Amino acid sequence: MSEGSYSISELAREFGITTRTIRFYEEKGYVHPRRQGGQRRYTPADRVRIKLILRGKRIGLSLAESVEIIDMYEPGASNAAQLASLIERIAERRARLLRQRADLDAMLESLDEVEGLCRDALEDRRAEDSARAAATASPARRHA
Amino acid sequence: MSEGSYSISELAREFGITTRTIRFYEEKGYVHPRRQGGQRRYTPADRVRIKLILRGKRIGLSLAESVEIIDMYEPGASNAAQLASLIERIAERRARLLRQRADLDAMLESLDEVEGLCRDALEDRRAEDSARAAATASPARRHA
DNA sequence: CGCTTGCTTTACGTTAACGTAAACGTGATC
DNA sequence: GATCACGTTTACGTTAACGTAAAGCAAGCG
Repeated sequence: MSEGSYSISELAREFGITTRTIRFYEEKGYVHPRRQGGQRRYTPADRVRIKLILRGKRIGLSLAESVEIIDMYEPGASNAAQLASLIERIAERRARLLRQRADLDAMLESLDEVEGLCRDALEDRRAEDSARAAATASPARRHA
Repeated sequence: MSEGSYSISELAREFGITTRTIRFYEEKGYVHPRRQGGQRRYTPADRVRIKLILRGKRIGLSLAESVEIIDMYEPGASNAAQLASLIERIAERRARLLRQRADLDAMLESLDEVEGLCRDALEDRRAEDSARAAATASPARRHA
C-alpha cells in the first residue's frame, strides 16, 4: 500500500468484488489507473469512482448510467448551453430516481403488510394450539 | 376485451412493453394466463402480477426476485415454522430495500449538489457577460 | 376470394456484466 | 532454485432478459 494509492486486490477486498470486475471496468473505460511497472495503481479518486459505480449498481443502474451520473460531478462544461443541458439531464435523472424511490417505498409498505399478516396468522396458530392443549388436558369445556 | 379479462396486446400497450416480454414471463413461469381457443386471456390478478413485476424491475430487482417477493403476498404457509421463516425472509428483503433507499437518497443529494454548482456557474457566466457588455458599451469604468 | 389484423409456436441472436481458465512475469522466501 | 503470492494479458464461457425473424392459424371485411 504505497501511501495514498491502492493495488487492485486491495480494492477488490475492500469492496467485496473480484479483480476481474475492476479490470472489466477499466476495459470498458470506466476507470483509468496508472501503471507502475506493469501493475495497476489506483488513486483515492479512482477508489471513490469505483465506490460510486457500485452504489449505482445497488440501486439498479447499469454501469454506463452510473458513470454518466458520476461524470456530472466534474462539469468542466464551460459554456452556458452545456451547463443548461446538464441541468436538464440532472432533472431527468432526479425524476427517475424519485419514481424509483416511490416504487421502493411501495414495496416496503407491502412487505410490512405481509409481515403483519404473518404475525397475525402466527397468533391465531398459537391461540389454537393452546386451546387444543387445554382441551387435551381436560376435554370437558370448550369456550364456555 | 372480454369484460374483466385482457388480451396480451392490451396489457402490452398498457404497460409499455412488448408481447414478447409477457410471453417470456409466462415461459419462465412467472405468470399463467388461461387459454381461450389457443389465445391467452389474462385475469385482473394476472395483470396486477405483471404490474408488480415491472415495479420490481424499476427498482433493480431481477424477475425472480420480484416474483419471490410477490409470492409472499399469498402466504398459504400453514405451519408456524414456515411463517417464521417467511418473516425472516421479509426482514432480509426489507434490510436490503432500506440500504437501497439510502443509496438512492445519497445519489439524489449528489444530484442536487451538482445542480447547485451548475446554477452558480451559470450565474457567474451571466455576471461576466453583462460586465463585458457594459465594458464594450462604455469601456471606461470597471467595478469602481 | 384474397387481404389484413391479431394471435400462435419455434428458434436463433443479442447485450451487459462479469466468470473462468490458460499461460506467463515478478519479487520474496524457504 | 523451486515455490508462493501477486500481478499481467488473452480469450472463450455464462446468465438474464428479452429482440427478431420465420411460418402458420383464425376471424373479419370489402
